[in-house]
Amino acid sequence: MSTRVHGELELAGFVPYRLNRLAVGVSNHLADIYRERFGLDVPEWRVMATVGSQHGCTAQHIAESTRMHKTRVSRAIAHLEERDLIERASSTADRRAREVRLTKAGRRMYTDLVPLVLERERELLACLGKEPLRGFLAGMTALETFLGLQD
Amino acid sequence: MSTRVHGELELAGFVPYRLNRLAVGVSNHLADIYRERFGLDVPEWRVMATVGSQHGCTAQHIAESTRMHKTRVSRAIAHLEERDLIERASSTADRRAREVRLTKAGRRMYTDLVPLVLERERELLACLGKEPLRGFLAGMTALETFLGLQD
DNA sequence: CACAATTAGTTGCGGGCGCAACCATTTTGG
DNA sequence: CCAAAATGGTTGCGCCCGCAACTAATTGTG
Repeated sequence: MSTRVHGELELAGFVPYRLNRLAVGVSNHLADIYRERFGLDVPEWRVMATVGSQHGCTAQHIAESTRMHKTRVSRAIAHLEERDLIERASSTADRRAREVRLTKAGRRMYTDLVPLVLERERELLACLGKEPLRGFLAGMTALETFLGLQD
Repeated sequence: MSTRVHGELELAGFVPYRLNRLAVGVSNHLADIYRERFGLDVPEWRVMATVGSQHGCTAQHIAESTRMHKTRVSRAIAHLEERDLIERASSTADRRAREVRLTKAGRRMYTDLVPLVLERERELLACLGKEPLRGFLAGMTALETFLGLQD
């Protein structure tokens, strides 16, 4: 571990900075797939992932489970609807909410996309050994808990 | 580790997503200090940290060592100069570049700020045990290497 | 039952960011 | 030695984001 002189800071070894850089790096690594090949940006990808793994969900639900701001979700949904990847039905008992669903084309994209993305994740994590991976994930979980980010 | 059904994805357990959320969380945790108490945003904080730990450096150098886009650096420097926290001298042999330095006030902020930030980092990492911390950092390093983010 | 408070979702606005283009200077190489 | 390429840095532009304000529908309360 890096030694650190009191009162001096070197950004390169500073964990919050490294963590941010790493998250950006991993995100870009993934974006190669969903952006270049499917024309999705991050919010759109997250909406696709969320809608695809459930049957009918509301924008509200998407916002909660992705932790994105509701306006970001609203705009992502609008884009995806324009591209006919998802559709909305103002069906339920609550006539404020609108049920969001994948269209045929959206479902097709989802089933093409998800395995590629999961493979990328697997391939990324493979650069850690099995045991170190466990340690790394445990660390992430502990930090998440400490910061109150759980589930 | 979470079991994962082939072809299905749950965002909450997806490492790239978790990593991004964690980085944002950690960043906000720190921002409490440098934003609320010192009125700095992320790019400004990074510039302060970089300039403060070296004696005279160029915008180019800051951009490289923080991995920020040069326009982002340029604008952060402009803001900090307006607030008289840093100053620029178009000194060196190369008359395109300008040497960036902390002013008296900037130096004062730096020496107040850095210990607080380092303390926050220490306090954050303390929620991992000593051994798990080592594992977590090793994991980060491995991922950085894999993605070519080194130093 | 009516009226206030809440909730789902959208939109105008201001701010920050990256891209590309630009200016000024320095380096390269013919 | 000069023209072309490269480099440090700034700026105009368009895009995305979050905040706050808004509409519409629902729930709670007297």
